[in-house]
Amino acid sequence: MAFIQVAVPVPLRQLFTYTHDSALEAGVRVMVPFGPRKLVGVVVETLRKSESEIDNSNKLKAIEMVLDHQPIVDGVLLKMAQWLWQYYHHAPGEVLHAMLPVLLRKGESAGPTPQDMLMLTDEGKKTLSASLSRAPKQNACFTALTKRAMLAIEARKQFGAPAVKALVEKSLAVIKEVTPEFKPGAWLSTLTMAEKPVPDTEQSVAIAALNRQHGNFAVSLLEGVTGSGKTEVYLQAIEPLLREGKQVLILVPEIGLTPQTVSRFEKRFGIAVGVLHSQLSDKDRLQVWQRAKAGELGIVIGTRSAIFTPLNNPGMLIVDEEHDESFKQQDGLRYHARDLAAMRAKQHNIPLLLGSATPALETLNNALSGRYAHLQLTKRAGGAQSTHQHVLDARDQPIHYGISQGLLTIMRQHISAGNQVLVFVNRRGYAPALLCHHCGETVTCKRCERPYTVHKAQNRLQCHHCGGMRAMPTNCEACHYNELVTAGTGTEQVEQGLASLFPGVTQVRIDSDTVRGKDKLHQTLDAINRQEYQLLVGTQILSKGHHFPHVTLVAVLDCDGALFSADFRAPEKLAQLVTQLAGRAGRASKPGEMWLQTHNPHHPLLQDLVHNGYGHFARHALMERKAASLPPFISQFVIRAEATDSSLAYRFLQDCKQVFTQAHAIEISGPFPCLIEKRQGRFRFMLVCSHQKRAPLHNALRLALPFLQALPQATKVRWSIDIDPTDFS
DNA sequence: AGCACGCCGACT
DNA sequence: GTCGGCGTGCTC
Repeated sequence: MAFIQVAVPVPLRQLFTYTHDSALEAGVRVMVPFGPRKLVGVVVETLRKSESEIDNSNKLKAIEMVLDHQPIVDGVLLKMAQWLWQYYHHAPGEVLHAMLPVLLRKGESAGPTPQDMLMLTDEGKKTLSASLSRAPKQNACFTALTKRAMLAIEARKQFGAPAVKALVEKSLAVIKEVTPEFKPGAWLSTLTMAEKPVPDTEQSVAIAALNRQHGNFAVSLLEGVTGSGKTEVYLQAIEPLLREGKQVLILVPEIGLTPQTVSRFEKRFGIAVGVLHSQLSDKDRLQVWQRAKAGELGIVIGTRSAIFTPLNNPGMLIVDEEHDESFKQQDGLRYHARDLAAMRAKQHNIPLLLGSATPALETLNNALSGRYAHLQLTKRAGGAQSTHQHVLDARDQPIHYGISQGLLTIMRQHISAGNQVLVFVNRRGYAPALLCHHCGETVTCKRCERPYTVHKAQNRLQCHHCGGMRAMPTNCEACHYNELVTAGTGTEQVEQGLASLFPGVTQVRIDSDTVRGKDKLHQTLDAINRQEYQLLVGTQILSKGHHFPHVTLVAVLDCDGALFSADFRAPEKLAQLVTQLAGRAGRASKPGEMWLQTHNPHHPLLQDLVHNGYGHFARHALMERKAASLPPFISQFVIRAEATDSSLAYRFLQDCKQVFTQAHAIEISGPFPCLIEKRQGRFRFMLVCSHQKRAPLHNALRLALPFLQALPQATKVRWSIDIDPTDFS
């Protein structure tokens, strides 16, 4: 009789012990009885203990079924799982659940799934293609099949369904279900090296440094200004690894995953690239997972959760645009894929490469302190000039639709020169508030107690916190006066304003309201680069991944919000956004300029950013963080609590604070309301806990957790722990 | 998280 | 008399 520790998918911070007649390998899935239900769990270890050493061993249940012959979670991934549930103080079962493709969570077979293959029949093999000379599509398909069998869906896509059907009806071909065999290193047979550009001096230095790291754990920050050729460094750094049959996993931000990025890798190496993103079907996701695990894919590119992709023979991990916020999961298991990548690279004993034009302060600090290798690319390829940045003083100027007179003059110059102008607004909708001209009362969402955003095109109000909609009111709810006016400016209003300020100039708005879905976004961006529009208005979306070679002016309408935010990371985020935007405009022959409109033109952060660039700004910001004892110089975690009854959530956090102050010497501030105080009818509070050193902080939390769980409100309040928080909303 | 058990209100 | 509301408690 063996005792097996199983991670069961429930939000409980513990493993469950089951019995089985023999030992089981860690990483194997099992079906177990759990209360009245049956759940799919993952074996974590077989205890090397006898019956007498286990308390109440008579009460243990037996494993119902073993689902895998081979472990589906390998040693390194299991180590990652353990690290995750310890570091993020999360339930083991939920961690392993989050790491697996949906179909495997449900208990589906992990082996390759049979697929419809189109192949020639014996009769077909004897037939000459000449007999099909009057049916070119069928002929082409037939010729392809003489070389090798094809996936039926592939054949239909390539030659058309009727051609395939005809061949089958003529008994020349047949469709059979075949279970594919994955071969490790299968891609080596098609691996080719397309012609590559000669790297400049800085790129060569970086590539050489990365080549020396092969086969060892090392983290490098590749700090390269936009257009300096970071991707080329990735390509040349992984080339020798691919030749050796090693796999490379590349993480990219949520919106940054463009078909162009993928095809650049495919074209260079002539191999299929596994792609993982949020809108993939469960079946496709499992397929990529299986092929990567079997070692059939040389390159896997994906967003945050791709860090969990199993690899047969890993050679390097890359995190592109490592500063991007989408690498941190913001609900459930709140892991940071960049930190997890470092952990994984260490386990595999392979290098990790972090690339960004605007590195996160955490990463930059590690590079400056020597923990990470620091590789820099300071020159734009082809000697292109970087966009010149200026501060625009909007004080005492007339402002039309959020645009000051001075900015308008600059815009006119660029427009009449026939160039494109990009106007960045960080708010979608028409206006961030609607208020009464008589009594000043704002129209607010009852559930969130926040002003509604005005969406004029739909003639509706939308709450940007809960998504709630309502019709546009005509009268003030407080005084019934019938003159309601908008306050502030959103993309919709800027778009409308620009239409009247620049009549006849073609214009397009890019925000999550106008570009629903990836395809629409890519179509719009292509149209922009074909110069179908001269004026572009949009939000954050514009700062990710795309280049606008015809844009010569970037106007940022409101910087003031970020300068005085309660979130200490707001200036860093603004600086990254502005720098990314600046890097996307202009080209070698037409350098661009950027104007930051503000009512605080002398603000030191803005001045530093504009005159000395992100690199200088970030180094200075790090010094300020150190002086103020803020991350990354201290360690933090946040306990968040929300409830419909505000006092319940507040009291829970007060009691949490008590637990800590009684037993542990960590610094606690709060409870205070979250930056978004109320969301979906729930009041939200947080407790910020910090300490100079990570270990004592985590220790305190580990010891306190059982007491927190036992607090009277713990079952009535929705609460969660956020380790190394990046967002205080 | 589920799911069962349990103890009080408006219905055939 | 019962259907069903969701509070409380447990899950190897």
